[in-house]
Amino acid sequence: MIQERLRGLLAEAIGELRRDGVIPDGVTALAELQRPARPEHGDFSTNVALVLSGELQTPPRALADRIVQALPDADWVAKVTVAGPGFINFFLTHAWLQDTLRDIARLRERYGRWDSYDDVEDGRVQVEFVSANPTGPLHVGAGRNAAYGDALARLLEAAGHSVDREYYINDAGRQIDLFGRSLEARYLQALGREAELPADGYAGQYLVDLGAELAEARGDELVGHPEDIRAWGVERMLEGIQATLERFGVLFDTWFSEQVLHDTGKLTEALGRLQDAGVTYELEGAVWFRSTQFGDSRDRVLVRSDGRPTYLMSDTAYLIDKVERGFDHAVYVWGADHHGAVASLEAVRRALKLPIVVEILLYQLVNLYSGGEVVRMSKRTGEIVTLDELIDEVGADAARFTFLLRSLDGALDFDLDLVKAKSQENPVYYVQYAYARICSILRTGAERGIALGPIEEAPLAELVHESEQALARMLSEYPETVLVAARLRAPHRLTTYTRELAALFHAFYRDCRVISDDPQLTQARLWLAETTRQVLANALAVLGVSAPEKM
RNA sequence: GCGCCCGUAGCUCAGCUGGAUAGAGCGUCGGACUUCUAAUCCGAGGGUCGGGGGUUCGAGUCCCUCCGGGCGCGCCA
Repeated sequence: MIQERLRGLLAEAIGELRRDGVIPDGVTALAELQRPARPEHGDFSTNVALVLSGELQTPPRALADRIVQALPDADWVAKVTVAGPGFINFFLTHAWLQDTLRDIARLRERYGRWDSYDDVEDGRVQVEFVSANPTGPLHVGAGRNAAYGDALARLLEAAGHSVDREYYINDAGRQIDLFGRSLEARYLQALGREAELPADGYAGQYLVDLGAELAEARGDELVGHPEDIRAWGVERMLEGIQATLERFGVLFDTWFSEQVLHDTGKLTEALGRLQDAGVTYELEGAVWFRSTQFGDSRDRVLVRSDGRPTYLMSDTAYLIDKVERGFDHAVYVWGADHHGAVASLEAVRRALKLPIVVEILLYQLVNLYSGGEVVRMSKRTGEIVTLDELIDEVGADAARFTFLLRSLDGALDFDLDLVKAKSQENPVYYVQYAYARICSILRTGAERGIALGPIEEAPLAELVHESEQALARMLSEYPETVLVAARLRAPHRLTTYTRELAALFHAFYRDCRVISDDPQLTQARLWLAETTRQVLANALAVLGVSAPEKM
């Protein structure tokens, strides 16, 4: 890549200054390359002189001048200037942008993927996300988790990591119990018998329907078998969740049952390890974890005084299991309301010295608006807007794109009326429209007998218009955008990228007629359009949003 | 009280490990389809980056402090 060649030039210049004694040994010079925001600042710039001047007590501009003088000649560098406080700006010949287009044409869907690099520091990464309790259908809030977790998994893969997607099923404990008893009541009611929903039970309509369905399917044969009723209900809920996620474009490698951890003695085993480590104690009949010793704000209960394990106990066994399955890096996608549990899980990892990186990503909650009012959702009261309903209303693409528009750190306002009524104005259509427009141009070309020839024969040097240059430049930034987005765990950076790329294409379309009387120029512009199409397709694939050829 | 997140244009938000003159969409006003998709484009207007202090050649970005908002602080999950 061009950046590597520029770094090479800089390294040579710095080396020469070292030999001359201008830069003493022991002073490191990190040649940091940037893409200047303004064209008058060149194609690339470096602040190396500014950074060095602080250590050397030399005026930065003078130092920059010395570095520039020491730079070896290169025919692909048109001009080097020193500007501002001491930036060194590189102006390159247009050849490197032509190389970018040829790279894209050659690599196609692999452009911007770093799979081929072996120096993956994170080893096997597991991304665990959604993991909503199977006590009801997924609601809109889970949509943010699903869209984010899935896009993150795709992004990490694009950045070269080996990724497993996992859904942790909370099919043990009090909530599932309550769910089972609620379903039992609805089931009995459906059979015409006297039954009352437990206090705090799940009141949603979906359970009424489920009870009726059970009565229909099995008659009264499950009466008096609450365990079977619960198991049947959980199974049905999971089927529904899985179907919803599939519509949403989200597929998991593993569905991991908490109950299995209980049944196979993993919790007892985990407790034993903590006890062996000497980090537990008993108090008032409960077993506590001395997590304050490992950075937590207070100690936590592992086993209640009635003998039942806490969620932390399960999470500990689960984390150990992740290590045993060979993961080096465990990513958790949690709602911000769980942030209190972050420190205790990290404390577990430290107490047991588990050889795994625990990375917990918290997303701020989704506020759903309807009719200008916040919609309060609660599974127990049954007041929910389901993810399925959202997909019905706006489609999976618009929903995913909307969830991936913003950084995880901010609360997300999802205005149903706005997205329903004005779905044309959703930014996803802006990007998809650019894609469809390119496809249309390529179709028109083909219809007129102007097919895309070999890129080697296209006179890419004729792409000199400002809009063409800006577009090609943006295409060249795609691979590093993927890396930065992956490193920051920020798929929304890719979303932003697609919007900017689409905008630059629309500007190019305005300024430059692709199919014209000039067959040579037409070939060059067709290739610029085609490579833009390819990069849009690649980026949308990482976001899990479709790229339609017609709109 | 303690912890995490947020505060950038009228609204919703981008802004990479600190870089050069802080950006976009929506909304407002005014324009552009006989020609490759007008779900598009062009122009105008709009800012004490919550306030204050500090570090730095350089701060929306880092540190301290205050103000405002959201979430959490159970032998609930």
